[in-house]
This record gives sequence, C-alpha cells and structure tokens, in this order.
Amino acid sequence: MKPLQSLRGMVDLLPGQTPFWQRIEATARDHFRRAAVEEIRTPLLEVTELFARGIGEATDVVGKEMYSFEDRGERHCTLRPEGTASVVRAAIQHGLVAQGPQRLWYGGPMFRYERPQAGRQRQFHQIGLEFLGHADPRSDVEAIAIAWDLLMDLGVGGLSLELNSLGSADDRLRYRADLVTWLEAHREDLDPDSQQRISTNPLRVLDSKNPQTQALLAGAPTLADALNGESRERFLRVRQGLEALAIPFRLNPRLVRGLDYYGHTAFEITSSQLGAQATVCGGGRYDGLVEQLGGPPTAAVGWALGMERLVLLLQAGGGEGGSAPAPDVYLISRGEMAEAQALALARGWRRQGLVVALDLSGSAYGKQFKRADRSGARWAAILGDAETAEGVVILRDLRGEATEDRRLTPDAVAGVLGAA
RNA sequence: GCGGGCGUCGCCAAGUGGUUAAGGCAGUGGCUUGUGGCGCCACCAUUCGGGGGUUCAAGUCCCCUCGCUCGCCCCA
Repeated sequence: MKPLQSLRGMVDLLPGQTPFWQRIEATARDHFRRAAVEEIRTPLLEVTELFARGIGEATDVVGKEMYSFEDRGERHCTLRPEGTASVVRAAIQHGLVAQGPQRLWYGGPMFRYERPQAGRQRQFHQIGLEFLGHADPRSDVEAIAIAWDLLMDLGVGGLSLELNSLGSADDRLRYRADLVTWLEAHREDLDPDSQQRISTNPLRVLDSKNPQTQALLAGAPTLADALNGESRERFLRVRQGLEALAIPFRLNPRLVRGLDYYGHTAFEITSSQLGAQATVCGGGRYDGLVEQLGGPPTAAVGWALGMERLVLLLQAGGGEGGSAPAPDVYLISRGEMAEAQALALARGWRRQGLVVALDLSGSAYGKQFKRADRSGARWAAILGDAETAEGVVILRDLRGEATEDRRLTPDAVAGVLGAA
C-alpha cells in the first residue's frame, strides 16, 4: 500500500529544524516578557464571519484563500488565516479592552489556501504583537522597535524596514478617488492585473511588480500628498520616534498593506534573501477594527512575523541552532542485571540534571560504543553484570586520548562530569 | 487559479532505447579491539512517483495523472 503523505502545503518540521524554531520562540518570549507584553491564545477555528468582517470581504485572503467548512452543527467555520481578528474578538468578548490598554502577543499556526512556494505554506506560523487601546504615535514606534530588536537579537542581517502612512479613512477615501480617475486615464498602459485592480482594490496597483506599471506610477498622485495635516503630523512623530531610537527605515510611499483594517502607519521588514516572499514581518495601525468587530472605538497597532521566513533567514545565515544537543553521558549496559539497573541509573542522573542517553538495544558492547560515539556524548558509562554486582559503573572519556577508565559509584558520576 | 522546472533506495547521486539499474552517506549483520572512534567483509531499488502508449526492446520517447519546486497573484 502506498504510504500516506501530508497535505499539500502542510509541512513537517523534523528534529534537525526544530531547534531553530525553539530559538526563535524562546527569544521572542524573552523580548515580550521584558517589554511587559502578555501572551494570549485563541482558537485556531473561528466563525467565518469574523474574518470576513475583520479582514475585509474584498481581500484575497477572505475571497479565495480561506480554509472554510461547515461543522456538524452547520456553523460556518474557518481556520484562522491571521491572528489579529481573533485577538480582537477575544479582547472584546472578555471585556479586555474595557479594562484599559492591552499589550498582547500570540503565536501559532495560520492557514491560507494558496499555492505553496518559497517562504509560503498553507499552514504557516506567525508570532504577532497587538497593542489595543494605544493611540499615541509612540506606541507605533514601540511596536516596531520590539520587532526590530527581536530580529536583531536573533542575528538576522540584511533587513530593511519600510515605512509608510496610509492616512486616515477619509484621507484614503479621497486619495482612492483621485487615484482611480488617474488610473482610468492611463488604463491602456497598465498591465492586465493592475487594470483589474482599478475596480477591486486600486491602492494595490501601487504595489505592482510590473516594471512598466511601476515606471508609469511615477506620475500618479501620491498618498503622501493626500494626507491631511493631522495625519502628516502623526506620521512625522512616528518617524522622529524611530530616528530617536536609531532604528533605520526607508520611506516607501508605495507600501500598501493588503488587509482592509490598516490605516496610518504601515510597515514591513523585508529581506532580499527570501526570494519572492520577502516580507518577514508586517504590520501597522488598525484603529477601526475593534469597533468594526462590535467593540468600543479603540486605537490599535500590531504586527505579525512569519516564522518560516525567519527560519529560512537563520539557516541562510549559517546560524546555529540546527543541531540536536549532545547528551552528557551515553549509558551502555549489557547483561540481564545491568540492563535492568541501567534504567534506574539513567533516571537518577537525569534527576540530577544530566542529559542521559540510554542504549536500549541490548546489542554487543562494540555496537553500543559505536552509537555512543555517534551520539556526540563526551562520556560513556558502562554497566555490565560485574559492575552491577559491585555497585559501580565504569566511566570512560570518549574524547580523551589516553585517559583511563574510572570505576565510580553511580552517585559520584554527576560530580565527575560537572568537574570535567 | 495561471505559468516554468523537476520526480532513480531514508538522504545525495550516476544513468540520455539494448544483457543482471553505478557509487557515496545513513542503516543492518559480522571480523578486529575488555569492549568505541579507523579499517575490512556482507546485506540494503525484480525496480526507476503512478497509469496508459510507441518499440523486437524504455528509467531513458509520447500522453495522462499525482507530487515537489520556483514564479505570478497574494501575503507573514
């Protein structure tokens, strides 16, 4: 019979890679802890309407990328395609936003039904930050700084922070009208995709990867010019805040985020080493979302970081973290008494904090030593029936040249290893 | 959803129409050694993702299908 395979776009993370993931998770946790950001965990499955209302009916994510189905109770369910909507829903549902500003983070799998490619899977993982109830431009700056510092701490180089302001809802509405008239006037010169987007999502035309369209866009009205005084002032303060923290950024007036809820500050952290899917972290301000989902008017900023892409960067950078930790001792046993005793010995040493690998093969000494070597352990502990009867264990330094074996009581082993 | 590339043992990888499908790594068994790292011997794809077809003959050509991969779209 043919072996079963994982579903397309659903990948297994094998032991060789999980250390990278653990490192990212541990580092993120630590940064959040020090920034007084609390963790929130929400279900992977939500009612479809949450995303439809939150992310926007017209977005691709909602329109064609959701894993949706009906459960046995005929409820319309969707595997979360992103984290923000769920976090906001939970914050409203449990009255968190009413209790004052919230600083939250989350992590876990997200699902989007797309064609897999480099840095893009159907089940992928994000770590995200959400500040709810924070309107001050300084909160934008702090949110970005946390992401930036986290990435820097992980040793990811070659990153660039791109920044833009999408202005207020009014700004965008006005700009959108201007842009559409301009695009209509130049319709003939646009690539087919962009022509299509004039009606569906005109702002996204700015983002087009088509070089000709990009060149043409030089003459288009800009979003920056459409911002009102208040929006401009706000954006200025965000930029000043980043400058004050010496976080380098590049203004990108073409940066438009794909989810409907973004306004004012929008940013992406990208890498040139990632292929087509260059964004490692993306986010921005979403002041209208909480209200849109039935909560009180609440200002908010946040971002999400793509774990897979980050792992790719870590690996490309030849970073550490990809190898399994070697055991401190590899315990070899042979003989009926010894084999039974070995289990207890291993347990005792583990209680003392040692990393103990136990050979359960029952094969010849030679084989067991071979495996001991390959395990990378520095020490081998040997236990035969003779040793068991005497209440000792032989300790051998597998890396020492002419070091002699030592006969020790099991209790002495941890001490010797600690000293060596 | 649309394009391009690819698909030989767990991993890497020869092979480009003609008797029995190289090799390396890993794995397994054994030899040597009061015990391991080196070395040596043996085993490890009746089969080339799957299904059709062409041919005297196909892993090698054609078609379909599945999968992987890169890109578009979109996004983290």
